[in-house]
Amino acid sequence: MMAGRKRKSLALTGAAKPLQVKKDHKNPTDSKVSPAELNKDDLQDDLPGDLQGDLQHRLGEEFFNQPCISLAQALLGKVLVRRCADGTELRGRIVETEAYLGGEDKASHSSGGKRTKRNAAMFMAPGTIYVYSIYGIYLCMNVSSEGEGAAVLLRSLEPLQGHPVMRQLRAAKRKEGAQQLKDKELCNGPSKLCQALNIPRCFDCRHLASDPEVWLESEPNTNPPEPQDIVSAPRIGIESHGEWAKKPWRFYLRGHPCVSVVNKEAERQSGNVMNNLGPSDVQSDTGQHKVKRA
DNA sequence: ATCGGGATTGCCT
DNA sequence: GGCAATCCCGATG
Repeated sequence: MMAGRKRKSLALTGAAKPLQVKKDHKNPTDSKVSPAELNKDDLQDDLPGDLQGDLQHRLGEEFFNQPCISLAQALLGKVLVRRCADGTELRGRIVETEAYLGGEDKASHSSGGKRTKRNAAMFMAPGTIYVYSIYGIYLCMNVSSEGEGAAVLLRSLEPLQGHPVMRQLRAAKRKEGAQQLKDKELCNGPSKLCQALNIPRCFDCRHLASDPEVWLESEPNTNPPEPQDIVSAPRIGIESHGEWAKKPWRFYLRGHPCVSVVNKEAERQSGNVMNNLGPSDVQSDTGQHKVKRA
């Protein structure tokens, strides 16, 4: 199956390696793109033929059917693809996630098994998209996992394809005349990535394994990140939830420039992601168990 | 019917 | 690093 395929380590996971796309991938220099050029620039025929063929690697239902924390880590390095109405495809590599369990996880929208119209997608089949609005003005995108009410929040992407469109979408709601966003600023936050990839609220409850407009891919010839390349840190923006705010269930690629918030303390403590996760965290995260702390 | 807060962001000092 | 923006959802009466 894999025989004959040259395996290549994941680009960009090393701290020393800055934003750098595949060598044979034309990285559009989009610093001065006029609106008229946008469509032409972002059609997928911009990609070399071989790469274009290789990118047909949609992840199926089975990928999503794993425990929440496990899925949160497995999503790192995977590519989120958004096919727009005009055929333009936007791509971004996932570099930061957070696991939100059901049940006991007080920070989760599904805490205590609470099920509402808003969070219904969290209880649907693994791979279902959960989009919710926050602060009245922003959206966040999650992927449901195995486990009652559990889902993974996508926090940051490394833009791979469609930079000009992403920049246009992101600039639309920013102050006129503001400095142009750098590539690494296009998708480095949960609501930023929804803007940049044009993920609307109506994508809520759709499924990543079957939707024609949005899906996930594995990068061909690319290994998943090594455990030591994954940092685990407390989740962001949930300070009010006491003990549960301390759970190290945010995961990101060490040294990656597109991570939204770097946690140096967590990076010191965890040379390896497993150091931070208690055994019970790793084995079972359905929220049914008691998490023991040393 | 009303009220309070939020898994964030961008601009300001 | 602080804080306003902004509105929908869910809880309560």
